[in-house]
Parts: sequence; structure tokens; C-alpha cells
Amino acid sequence: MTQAERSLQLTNALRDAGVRITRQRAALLEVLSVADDHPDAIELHRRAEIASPGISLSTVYRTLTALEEQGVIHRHQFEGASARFEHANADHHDHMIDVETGEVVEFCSERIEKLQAELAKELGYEIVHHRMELYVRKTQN
Amino acid sequence: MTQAERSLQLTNALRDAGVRITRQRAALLEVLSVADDHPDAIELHRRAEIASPGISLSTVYRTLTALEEQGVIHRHQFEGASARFEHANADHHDHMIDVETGEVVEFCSERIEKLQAELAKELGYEIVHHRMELYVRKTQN
DNA sequence: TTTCATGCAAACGATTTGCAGGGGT
DNA sequence: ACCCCTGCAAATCGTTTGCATGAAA
Repeated sequence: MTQAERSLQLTNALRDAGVRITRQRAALLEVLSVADDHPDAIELHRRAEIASPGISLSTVYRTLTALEEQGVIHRHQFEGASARFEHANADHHDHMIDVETGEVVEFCSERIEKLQAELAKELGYEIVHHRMELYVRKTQN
Repeated sequence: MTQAERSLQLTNALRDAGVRITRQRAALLEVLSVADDHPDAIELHRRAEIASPGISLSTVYRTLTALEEQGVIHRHQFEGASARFEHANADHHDHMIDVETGEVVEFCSERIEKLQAELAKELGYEIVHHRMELYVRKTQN
């Protein structure tokens, strides 16, 4: 499936869910699908203005909330920073945040996930979702 | 060592670090050392008012920041909630948050910690600190 | 043509801060 | 005495919301 097909499929699904695809929303969807980093609302606003000049910050926030509710994007609240977003089409993963640069690296560990589930079960719980963030620094040499 | 001795030792250490022990701070330290839950600033303010009537919320916030800087307490930013605090005299642990009740359960896994360190190392990082939160629900039956 | 979405400005809630007076040490 | 700490009120910052207008469907 090409990128254009995937994009069309997504907008159709959103329309079916009652989410109107306006110029502003199309711009944000494009910006999000292209992004390979984890931008915050302000940065997304900046990027969306290129395709949709005059788009307001409230629209950005409202759209991000709507897309999150539809499961199209994920919202992350890293320490001491405003919320950062990413497209949800990748597999589940967790994050390492470079404390010097703010750069985010994705990683995944089946083994950790399994241990988490076991620990929860032992205490009589099931996991609804989890958050695991490693605040890291580049090792010398 | 008795509780009273531990408390005296702590206030002496704080004084040595240049942190004056005022009536308000003593009240907060007492409230924090007695708490077996993870209260937020508003709740701590409420509790501190018993020992120190009229204590202001700003003083609570300022003191919490100071105590955190001294390593006396830990600050947790769980999802969709204001910061919650706990005394730092226990061993390292992570948290499960019951999404229905907001109740917090502490847990610890050497194995997970080890895996985290390995994963970071593989990517050329060392862990400064981490955050692992399991948002859970009581299992039926 | 009926909603739902937008832009603007104002509201929000948690937390921080400037200032003048008070209290540890 | 010195200067840090307090209470108050106002400021901050990211985010949300009320409202009148505009545009998907």
C-alpha cells in the first residue's frame, strides 16, 4: 500500500467516525505522518502553518485531542516538558529521552512487558496501559 | 534508631545544608514522614494546617521544591493528575496506579531494572533516572 | 442546510514569583 | 543582626473553552 493510499484510508476512517476533514486537519495529518520526531503542539502549529496559513493554536490543540481519541496519534507527557505527539501507526514502543538534548529514541522489550504483566497479576491487577521512560545520557568514549 | 532520632538527624542535615527549619517546614516534614500514601500539594497543605494553622499554599510548594532538591522527598507526575509526593527514605521502587481509584501501589523489579540498563547501553546511553508506571485495574473474581 | 469546525479572546488549573514584613540562626 | 522564609496577590504557562462565524457533509 502506498503512502497516498494509506492516507486516503485514514481520512475515510475518520470521516466515518464523524470527524470532518478540514483544510486545517488535513494539514496536521500530513505534518504528523511526515514527522519522524516527537513535536509538541507549538511545533506542530508552526509546521501546519505552511500548508494551512492562519491555522490557530486552539484548532491544533482541538485536532490533536480528536485524533488522540480516534487512536490516530499518541500523546506523551515527558518530564518537565509540554505534551509531545507522534503518529500511532508504528508498533508499541517505549521511549528514552536524552536529558541533554531532549531527543527521543524509541525502544521495545518483550521481556520487560511480560515481567510487568506478571508483576501486576501477582498483586491482583491487570494492566490497562503503562508508561516507561528512560532519561538517559550518551556514554563517554 | 527511633522515629524521633531519625527526624532529628534529618532536620540537622537540612540545617547543615542551609535549609532553615521553620514551624511550617517542621509541620510538612512531620506530615510527609507520617504519610503512607502519595498526597498532592493541596492535600499536604490541608494536613499541614493542623500543626501549622495559616500556612500558605505557596510555602507548601516552595518547601516541597526545597525538600526535593535536598533529596528528602520524591515528586511524581502521574497521568492527568497534579504532582504527588512521598518521603524518600524507602528503597527505590516504581508505581502501579489503579485507574479506578487513583490508589498507588509500590513495586520493584531487579530484573526489569537490569534489562533497562542493558537496553540503554546497547544504544550508547547510560540511564540518569527512569519512570515506570503501570496503570492498572483490579482483576475480576 | 444542518451540524460540526474555526478563530479569537478569555478562562483555566497547577505552580511560581515579586514584594514587604517576619522569624530562624 | 543578618538574610532566609513567609503570606499575599499577581504572574506564568500549557491547555481548554464560549461564542459568533464559516465551511464540510
